Amino acid sequence: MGKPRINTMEELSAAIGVSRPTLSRFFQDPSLVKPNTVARIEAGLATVEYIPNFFATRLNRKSTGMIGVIIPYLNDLFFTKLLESVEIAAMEAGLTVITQCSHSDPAIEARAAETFISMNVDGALVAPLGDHSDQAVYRRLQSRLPFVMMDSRPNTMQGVDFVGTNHTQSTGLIVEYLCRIGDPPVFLAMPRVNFNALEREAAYIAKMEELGFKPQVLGTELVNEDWHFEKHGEAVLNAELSAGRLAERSILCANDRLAIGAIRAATRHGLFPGRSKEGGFRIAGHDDYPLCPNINPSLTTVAQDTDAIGKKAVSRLLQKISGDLSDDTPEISLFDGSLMLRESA
Amino acid sequence: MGKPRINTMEELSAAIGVSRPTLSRFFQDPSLVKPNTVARIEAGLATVEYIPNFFATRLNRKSTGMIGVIIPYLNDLFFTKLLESVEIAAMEAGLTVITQCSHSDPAIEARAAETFISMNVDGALVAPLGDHSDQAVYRRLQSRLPFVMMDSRPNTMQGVDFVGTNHTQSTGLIVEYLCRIGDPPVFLAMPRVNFNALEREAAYIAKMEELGFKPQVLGTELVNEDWHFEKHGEAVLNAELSAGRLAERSILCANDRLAIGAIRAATRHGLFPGRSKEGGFRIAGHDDYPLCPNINPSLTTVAQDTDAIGKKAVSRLLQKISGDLSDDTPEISLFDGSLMLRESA
DNA sequence: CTCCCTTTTTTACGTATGTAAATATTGGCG
DNA sequence: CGCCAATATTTACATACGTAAAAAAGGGAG
Repeated sequence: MGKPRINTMEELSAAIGVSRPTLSRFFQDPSLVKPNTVARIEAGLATVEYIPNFFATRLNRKSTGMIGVIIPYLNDLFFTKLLESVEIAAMEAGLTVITQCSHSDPAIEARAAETFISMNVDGALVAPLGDHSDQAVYRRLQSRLPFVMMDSRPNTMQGVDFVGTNHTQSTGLIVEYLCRIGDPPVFLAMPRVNFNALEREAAYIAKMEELGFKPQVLGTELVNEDWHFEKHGEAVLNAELSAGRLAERSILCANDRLAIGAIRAATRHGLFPGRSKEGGFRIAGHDDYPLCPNINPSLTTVAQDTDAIGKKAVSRLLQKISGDLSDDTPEISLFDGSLMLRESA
Repeated sequence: MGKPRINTMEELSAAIGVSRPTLSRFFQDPSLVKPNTVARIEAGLATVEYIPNFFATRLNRKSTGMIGVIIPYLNDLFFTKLLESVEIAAMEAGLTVITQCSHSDPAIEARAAETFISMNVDGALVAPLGDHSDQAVYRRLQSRLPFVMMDSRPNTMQGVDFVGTNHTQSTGLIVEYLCRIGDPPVFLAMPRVNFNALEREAAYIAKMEELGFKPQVLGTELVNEDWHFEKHGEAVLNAELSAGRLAERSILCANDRLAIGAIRAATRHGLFPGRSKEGGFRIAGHDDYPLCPNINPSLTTVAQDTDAIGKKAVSRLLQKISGDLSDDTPEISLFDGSLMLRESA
C-alpha cells in the first residue's frame, strides 16, 4: 500500500508526536506505557510502515530473545519432526529461532556455532553429527552459553544437559515383543557412525542375553561410500537372502530407514514380512519415521517421542537461560519409546 | 582452552597493538591490509578468543551479507532437498542464510517476512504456502527487497521473478509415456490447495486432449480435515477400487506422496502396479521424492531438478542484489522434469 | 488551587562496529 | 639523505536503538 515508510524510531517519534524512549518502551512491552498513549501510538503506527531494526534492537539488550538450533541433516524426516517441535515450542515462548543445518559437515557445524556466539543467542540446542564432529565445538558452546544436546550424545560428552530417547527401554521393548511372538531377532546395524545406533545395538545385545538368546549383529561394515540408510539396509539383507540365510528369521533394524530398505530386499526375494505368519519372516524398525504407516507392508516399529523431546529441550534451555536452577547438575531427560504394531512384524 | 576472552574490537586493538579501524578492515577483507600487518594480527588472534559481534557488524554496513529463505513445510523431503540446495549455493557465495519455516501457517509466514525486513537481509527467497497465504506478504517483500519465488507461484503473482519446474513439460512427459506404453492414465489430484497441483492437473488435461484421449480427474474432494498426502492418495484409490473401478487402469498421481498412498491402497486390494504387465494396472507420480527408489514397487515418476532450482534461485537473487540487470523484467526460469522409469509404471 | 504521584519528555550516554578524512608512519628508490 | 607512494593510525562521526536520570507535564485528591 502507499503508506509512508519510516526507517528509524527517531523519525517515528517525530511523525506521531511521542518521544523516542517512550516508543522504545512501547515496542518492548506496551504495558509499560499508559493505555491512552498506547492508543495514540497504535493509531500512528496504522498510518505508516515501520519495522524496528533487528540489529539495533539486540545490540544493547541484555537478552537477544534468540536461540540457536543445529541439526545434522535436513533430508531426514526424523530431524525435521524434531526441529518442528523445537521451533513451535520456542515460538510459543516468544523466542526467535535461528536454525542451522550441518549438512553432514563438521566444518559447517563449527561455523554455525561461531555464528551463534557472534549473535549473542540466549542459548543453543544441538543435535550433533556422528563421530565426525569436532567435539571442541560442543565444549565451546557449553562453556559460553546455556547449552542442551538433543537426540544423540557423544560418549565423551557426559557432563552436558541432554534430551533424547531411552534406547535401552525402546530397543528392549521391541526385542521383547519380537521374542515373545516369534523368533528372536537378528540386528541389522550400520557402520559405526552414529551414537544412537551404537546404543541400540548394545541394548539389543543386553536384552537378548537377558532373555537367554544369542544376539547376532549384521551390517556393521560399510557397503558403499556415500551410502544412504535405505540402500544400506537393502544391500545387507539382500546379501544375506542371496546366500540363503535369514529367510525364516526376524530382523530388527537399527532404524526405520534401514528397515524400509530391508523390506525392499525381502520383497525382491519374494518374501513378505508380516506378523500374521506366526514365527515367520518379520522386519521391524526404530523411530516411527513418518512414512512407516504408508509403505508395504506398513512397518512395525518403536516410536521416539520427538514432540516430547523437542518441548523438553526448549523448556530445559529456558530454565538454564533464566538461571534459576537449584543446582547446576546436568539434567539427562530420556523419554520412553512406544511400540507401534503394524503389519511387518 | 584457557585463551583469554576478548569481547570487543577495541580491547583486541589494545591487546595486539593494531588500531581498531585496521582490524575492522582486516575482518572484512584481509587483502585490504598489508601482509605484514595481517601476519601480526593473525598471530595475535591465535593468542586470544575473539568473535566480532554479529549485530554491530551489520548495523552500519550497506550490505548485511544475509539472505532470508522461507519454506512452507519441513516435513516434506521435497522442500528439504530444495532448501539444502539453496543453503549450499548461498554458502558458496559467502552468504549467511536465515531459514524460516511457515509451518503451514500464513501468520508465521508473515512474521518471517517481517523478520527479514527488520534484519535488512540483502534479499529473500520464498517457496510460498498454498492458497492460504496472504499474498500481501509477498508483495511487501517484493516491494522492499530483491525477491525471488521458488517452487510454486500464486497465479495472481505474475510480475515476480520465479524459479520452478515446467509442469506442462514434466507432466506432459509422463502422460505421454503412460499413453505410449499402455492405457491412458486417470489423474489422482488433491484438494485445490496447491498451485503446482493445479498446474499439473491442467497439463494432464491438455496433454490427454492433445493425444486424443478423454481426461479423468479424481480426488479433488477433501477426504479428512488434517489430511496428509499419503493418506489422501490411499483413501481416494481405495474408494475407487472398492467400488470395482480402476483395477485395470493407469493412475498418474499429482505427486509422489499421493502415489505412495495409492500404491498402498492397491497392494491391500491385491493389486501390484507394474510396467512389466503390458497395459495393466500402473501407478506413477511426480517429483522424484527421495524414497521413490526404495518402496515396493519402486515408483516411476518424473523428477523435478531441485538442485538446479535451488542454484538458479540463489544466482538470480544475487544478480538482483548486485543490481546490474540490463532490464528489470522479471525472469521466469522453468526447469524440465526428467522421466525416472522404475517398477510401478 | 495546590500538592503529590504517575507518566512522559528531555538529555545524555551506552552498545560494537563501519567508514571517511586527515594525519602520521613506513619502505623503497633515486 | 630525502622524497614519494603506500599503508597505518588518529580522530570523528555514523548506525538505530536501549537505558538511566533528571526535568517537565499531567491528573486526581485534598
